[in-house]
Amino acid sequence: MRDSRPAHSTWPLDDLVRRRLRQWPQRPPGAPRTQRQPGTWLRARPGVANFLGQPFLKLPGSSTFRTIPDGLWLHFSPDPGDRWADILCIEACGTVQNLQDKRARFAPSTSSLLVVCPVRWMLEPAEHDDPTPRWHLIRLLREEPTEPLVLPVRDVRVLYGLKQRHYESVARGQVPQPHEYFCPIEALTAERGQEDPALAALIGRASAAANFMVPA
DNA sequence: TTGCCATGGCGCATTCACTG
DNA sequence: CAGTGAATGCGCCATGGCAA
Repeated sequence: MRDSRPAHSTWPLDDLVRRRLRQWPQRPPGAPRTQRQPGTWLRARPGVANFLGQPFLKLPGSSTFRTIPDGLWLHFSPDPGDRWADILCIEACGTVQNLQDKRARFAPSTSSLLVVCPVRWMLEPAEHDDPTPRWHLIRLLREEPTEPLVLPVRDVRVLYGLKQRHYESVARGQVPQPHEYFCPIEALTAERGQEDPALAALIGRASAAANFMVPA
């Protein structure tokens, strides 16, 4: 557990980001509330402290090459007969190499991306002050699960946090893919970053609901 | 000379599989 | 079932080429 390292040593960038993201709510800040996109939001990563038993991303037929984002929010469908999940990933990229690796992982593909929710994670409550287990909040499950919930990913959105120099470079010359969003890393490492209106606005646009007109 | 960028490769933490 | 080494995921360092 890297969280137990001595206080005098330097924290890796992504460690700091994960510590901040733990303070974020179950619903991503800025995620629109609309009847057209019903479902349940849950924060899958980072968890309380343990790495074990947290949701992750994988490809069908392979137990390797799984992806473990710094931040992962899941939006579950409400219909037990039509199971899927939308995902919002947050990746802190301290180097260009790291950014290239992450962009490749989330690039559009002809294969299906899956999200795996371990049983242990679904049996645990989402909040300290509410004993309701996650599987009960995920409305597409009618009974307590006894095996991992594997869902196809319907929609992918990724927010990359970049160091200032890299952020400027990307903003100046790169054309983001439709699922890609960028912010300076300070927006993620800041205390109470979940209350930043600019960040909430950006995440608000990282939603399928944001692509529809709101009639007056 | 200096700074930027692309490539190859390595270290660390964690998890898994195997052995006795 | 504990101990140990291999496997896996992730971050980013070291290096060299190139342009300002």
